[in-house]
Amino acid sequence: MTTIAQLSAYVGRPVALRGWLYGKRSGGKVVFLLVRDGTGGCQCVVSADAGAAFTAAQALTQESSLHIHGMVRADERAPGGYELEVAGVTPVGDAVDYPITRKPHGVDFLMNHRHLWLRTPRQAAILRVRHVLIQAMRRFFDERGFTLVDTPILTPGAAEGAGTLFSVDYFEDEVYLAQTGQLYLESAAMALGRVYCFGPTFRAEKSKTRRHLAEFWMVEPEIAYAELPDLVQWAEAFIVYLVEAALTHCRPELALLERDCTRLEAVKAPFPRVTYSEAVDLLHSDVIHEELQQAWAADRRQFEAWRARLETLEAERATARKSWQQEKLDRAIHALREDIRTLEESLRARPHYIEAARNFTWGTDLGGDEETILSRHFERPLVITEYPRAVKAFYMKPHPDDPRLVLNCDVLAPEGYGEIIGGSQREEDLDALVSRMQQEGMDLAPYEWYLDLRRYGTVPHGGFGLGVERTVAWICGLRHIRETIPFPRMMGRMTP
RNA sequence: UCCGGCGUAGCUCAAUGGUAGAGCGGGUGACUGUUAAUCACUAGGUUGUAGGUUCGAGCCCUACCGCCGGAGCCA
Repeated sequence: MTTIAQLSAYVGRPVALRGWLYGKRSGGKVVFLLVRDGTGGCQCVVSADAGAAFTAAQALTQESSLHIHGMVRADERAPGGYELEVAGVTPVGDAVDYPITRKPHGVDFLMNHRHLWLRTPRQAAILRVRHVLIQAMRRFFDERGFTLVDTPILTPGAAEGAGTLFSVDYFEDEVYLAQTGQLYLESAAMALGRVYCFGPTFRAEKSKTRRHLAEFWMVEPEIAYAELPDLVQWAEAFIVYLVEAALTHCRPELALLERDCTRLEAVKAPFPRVTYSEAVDLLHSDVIHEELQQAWAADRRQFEAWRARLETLEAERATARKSWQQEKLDRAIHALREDIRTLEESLRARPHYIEAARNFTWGTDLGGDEETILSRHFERPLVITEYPRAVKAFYMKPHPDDPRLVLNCDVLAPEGYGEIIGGSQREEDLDALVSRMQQEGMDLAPYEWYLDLRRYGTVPHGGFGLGVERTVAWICGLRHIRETIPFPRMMGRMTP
């Protein structure tokens, strides 16, 4: 048995394939079967002189499974350059009225058929990139002396902020699905030095945006004897490693996804770094203001250009004779209308957007808009450190020179993909940690075990978490995070 | 929770308040190399639901339901 990926090595020789029919075209005395087998796609040519195979080929429907054999040959007319001259084809499982056609579908329809949508080349490519990236994440830590430590999914309480957790009935007690493994990892780091966890995490936030999932995967390293500058270096090296892995192993997939790889090739250490306070100054600066004004003007020109283009297309549509021309124009018009609507909405909000940057007040958390402005300014992954203590979690270590700040670091992906890493140096001093928790009104009892880490041989340490799906979305250049995970769990969607 | 957009054939979408349409997909047929093939014919509808305005509603108004994505929150 041969796979489609290997075909180029079998030119002029007979092979047998097993797969599925994803498309079919026919001339009078010839049928073209488009077969995929998980490794790639191949055009299989069945001519009328193939006898029984020709009749069988004519009867095959989209997404039926089959065995097929014949001679491999190189042909310029074949997509991919190679095709199979079929000698025989045997149906395995039939497929009647397969719902996903080779024409465009809406999001809702595709999400309801996610179990079948995965079969399309684009979705399969994304899953392969996800696999390669997850492999790279594990290898990065494995090769650097980290030990994988699995942290519990059922946990008694919130690590940072309540109200965003899913509750579960646990033998008549209320417990929660974990939103981080961090506190447990800190324990493990005191045992093993360098550790990481990799697993699903759950957030009950009522967010319906292209960046949010209710269930997503996170990889979290935790490192003993590490301080903030060490963490930033680790985060930087990690991201560079992931991008390299994608560029090395996923070129065909990225090409299929039409990803602009030059943007990824520019991802090299060191990343631009700013402190939170510098970021706020930047938001207030004339440089940024000017950039935003120019972007606004450019978008307005784009808007006018698109409007003019739309009018041209509509005029062409009105006079188009052939139905295939009309169809083609309809698709172009539809896509353009959607782009125009999105841009129009963005333009409407623009004055407020620009003013919000200018009026951003020190002490509040950076919002999505501010993140986008900053990451567009640098056009590479951006490290922002030392946020106000008030907007961050209790376990973060305050800045030794300015107690209003904490020693944390976030990494923003470029191109508007948002925060992909959040991390910090942890408070390792028992008294400081206890008083901070008391200030926050926290009940210490459930955290006694966590405080023990500070009672017995405490050391400076820290770590961070990287969101797998946001990283996949960024590296693949996807518009929406829902395509980065096989079966997304989002607000209001549970099936399939 | 708030704001905005959408809901018409299996799918993607059209339709000045005036007889509900096209393409794809399905079916039948034609075509010896197709590239989301093409061409001809054909079947397919309670326009999300319930009210209201009107001589007349897919279109206007109200409420509800569903979907989309933006804010807040976050990776």
